[in-house]
Amino acid sequence: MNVQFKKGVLELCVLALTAWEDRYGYELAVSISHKFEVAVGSVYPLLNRLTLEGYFSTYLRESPEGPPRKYYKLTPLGHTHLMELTVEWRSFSQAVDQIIKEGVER
Amino acid sequence: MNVQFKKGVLELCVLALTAWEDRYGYELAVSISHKFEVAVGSVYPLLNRLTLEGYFSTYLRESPEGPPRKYYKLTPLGHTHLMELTVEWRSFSQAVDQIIKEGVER
DNA sequence: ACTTACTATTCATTAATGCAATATAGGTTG
DNA sequence: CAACCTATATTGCATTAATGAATAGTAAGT
Repeated sequence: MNVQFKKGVLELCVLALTAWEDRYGYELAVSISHKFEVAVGSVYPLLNRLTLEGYFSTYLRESPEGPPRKYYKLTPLGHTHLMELTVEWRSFSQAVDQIIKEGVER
Repeated sequence: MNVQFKKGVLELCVLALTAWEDRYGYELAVSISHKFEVAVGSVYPLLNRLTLEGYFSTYLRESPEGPPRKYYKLTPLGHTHLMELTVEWRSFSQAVDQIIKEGVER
């Protein structure tokens, strides 16, 4: 899988996955890597950045089988940001599909 | 438009647009920027890299209204690369759409 | 002459990811 | 008991791509 494609989209993915329930970092990394390859070392710095930017608040809970889990909860600002990113992603990916169609499938 | 979304995708776009006809750099930059914002300063270095990597051959032609144009012609290797990138893009963008659906639209 | 549109090049800056190393807790196996 | 594996979080370094600005040259219009 092309490494570059993921830039910026990983952000959209973690925001989307926390829209309805709080999640912890490792869980997010595993969830996403079911769809496309992603390293845990890519997810944590991202979560920290998004928290610093005010899109997440966090809290700790014990895990039944390991160190305590750090849960990420979307803030109202985070919700807004998620919606904006989703809209941008849709229009961007449609533009790319169109270029492929015009170029490749003619 | 989110800058990060474009990473790697610009490469796919210029390859796709040269699949059926040779194009010159400025033309590519303008074509793509009809769909989403892109700086000419992003396109030329990209074209040079792709040429170095063997995906393009180039030739010059006079322009009816300006300096000579440098045309980019897809090599067989370039065609192969385009097909691979297209497949990767489709599976990637579908994966992202699915994550959005699971997360946001539940 | 001056400006604007067309076309190509180059460089410093910014920003995100991958990978590897580190750490800690709990369970499993030799 | 020691070694090891899984779950979980953190951090630093190398890699890589897009941007914006500066540079430059041609042709056409005022």
